[in-house]
Amino acid sequence: MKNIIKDLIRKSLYKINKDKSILIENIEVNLCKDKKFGDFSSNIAMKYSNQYKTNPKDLAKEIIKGIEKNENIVKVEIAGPGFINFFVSKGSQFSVITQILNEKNLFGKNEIGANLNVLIEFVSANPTGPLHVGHGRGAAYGDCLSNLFKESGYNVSKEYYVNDAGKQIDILTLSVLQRYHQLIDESINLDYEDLYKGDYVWDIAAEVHRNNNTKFFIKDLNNLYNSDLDTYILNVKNNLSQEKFKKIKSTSVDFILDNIKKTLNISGVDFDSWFSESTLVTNNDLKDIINYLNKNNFTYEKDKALWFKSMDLGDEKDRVLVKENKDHTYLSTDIAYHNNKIKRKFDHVINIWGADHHGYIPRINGAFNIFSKGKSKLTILLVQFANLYRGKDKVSMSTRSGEFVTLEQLLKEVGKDATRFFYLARKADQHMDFDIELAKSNNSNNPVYYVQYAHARICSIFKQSKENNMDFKFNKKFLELLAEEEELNIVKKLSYYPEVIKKSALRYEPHLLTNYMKELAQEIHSYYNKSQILVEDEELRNARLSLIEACRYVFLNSSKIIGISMPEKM
RNA sequence: GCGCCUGUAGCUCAUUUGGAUAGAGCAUCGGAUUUCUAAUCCGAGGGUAGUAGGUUCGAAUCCUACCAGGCGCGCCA
Repeated sequence: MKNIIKDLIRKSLYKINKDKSILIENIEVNLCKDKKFGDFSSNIAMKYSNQYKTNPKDLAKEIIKGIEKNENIVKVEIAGPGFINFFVSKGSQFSVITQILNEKNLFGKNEIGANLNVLIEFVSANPTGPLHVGHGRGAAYGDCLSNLFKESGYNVSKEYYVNDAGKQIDILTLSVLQRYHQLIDESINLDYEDLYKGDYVWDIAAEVHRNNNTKFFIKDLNNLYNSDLDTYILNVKNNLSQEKFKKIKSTSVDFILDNIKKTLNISGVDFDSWFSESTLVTNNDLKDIINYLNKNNFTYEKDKALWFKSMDLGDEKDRVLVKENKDHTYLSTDIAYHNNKIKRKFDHVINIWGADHHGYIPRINGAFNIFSKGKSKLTILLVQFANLYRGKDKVSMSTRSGEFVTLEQLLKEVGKDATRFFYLARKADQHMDFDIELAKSNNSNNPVYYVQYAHARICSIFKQSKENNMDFKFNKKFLELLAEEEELNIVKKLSYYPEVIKKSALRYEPHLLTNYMKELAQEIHSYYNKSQILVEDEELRNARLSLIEACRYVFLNSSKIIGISMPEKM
């Protein structure tokens, strides 16, 4: 309908002045909030009155004069400072019900991403501990975005980048070794700063011990200690042997990854691929990009380290790729990783990061452009951390100290549906406060129940209709009988649905969809309280059933995208 | 100090990328079930959109300055 109106305006404008014709993309038509302004309105006259050297109202009059007759449009009028308001015929409004009942699960799909491959990388938490509530937000966001892209026709691959190389993992390994030693000999006291202290470290140590007994025991572990962590790690590696250290390392990483996968599974998030950082080192991808950068003058040596000239690419300073001790930095493998993404020929590469990584964007963007040469587009989306509260007390979150609420705990306390909906109900780049007490103590406060209840009510009506031999029969002609204000509101809302999907996908904003669901639910609850659906009049009854059946499909389709269940009974 | 993000009702957030009278939920107060589920509905109160300027037909939205908060500024990841 919107497009029909846009086209009518375009044609009218063309009549007025052929030379200055305006592209259809520049014509805005919006749904009206207030029905006294009609169904759709356009601001075109106000926007372009300057260009046409006239005032908005006169231009609006001219445009209206030139608008062709159309069976769907009942009335066109000027209002306010120059809005052109369109009143649409009932029949054309109700056609969306027929459309939904025909398309069913396909209603809302669009093709803006047809033939485009998109890679969306998210969560990618270091395998040094369980996922916490911050990761949960990124997980829900990335997963929902993927669904929105799929609904919009893209080929989507979801990937988790596993940082299984580097210093943090060595520190984890060391932490496990310490606990392992303490398990064997309680008199050993090895509580050093900078090591991971969560209970899960004990669990890993116990598993190592169960499977290997004292195989990894170092008698004088205490003597290997050095306040410089790198030295300490090196000492342990040399004493234990590189191979044994690696064994503990992979056991630890596997243990934690299993736990992460389990938690994601509970969240309803699954990945198409798990990309291991260490493979970039073993398969020469890392060497290749460093050679390439060297050859093409993107690097230099200083203080025995190799530097990346990221300043030339918009970063605030240059960054180290290879450290003085010849270890590679996280950045260097990350560049190799992004080059790998480009080699896999994705049209669009999307990264979802925690907002604390925002300073990292310029250097990755710069590197990405070097390798993609315009063939692939990179978008980095930031997710703000969720501040967790227990009542009024802010819960401090530190992976190191082990004092944090895990995502698994949150899911257990609040439930998958509520957790996902809550995470997605606000803009990703907005800070959010999550009060566990509130979420726990009063479930009805949670909007997800409100939406689910609306759906359950619809299902209940259909159940009732069958029990009373009032089986639903669809007939397009009956729709004309819908005349209640609530019915018209709902129909309008339904026609807006495909646009919400498009908009949420293009703007990376799933909260638009959760908002929409809340609004539709609200319309339905109002309607339900005001009007009886299962009335004696068979035609009116079926018209009303058609309407709520259409709503039911929209709830089903949208809940699938958000990743929550839609129970038929509550 | 520099950079990025944010500031909307007592609280948590929206506001369809610049539109018409800034809206919901929670909380407070008052109403609604002999009728499809009261996890619901209807109504009331509650606002200098951080502050001050600017841009234009029109600003919560864009620009500038200031104020407040968050994050970042490693040869950590």
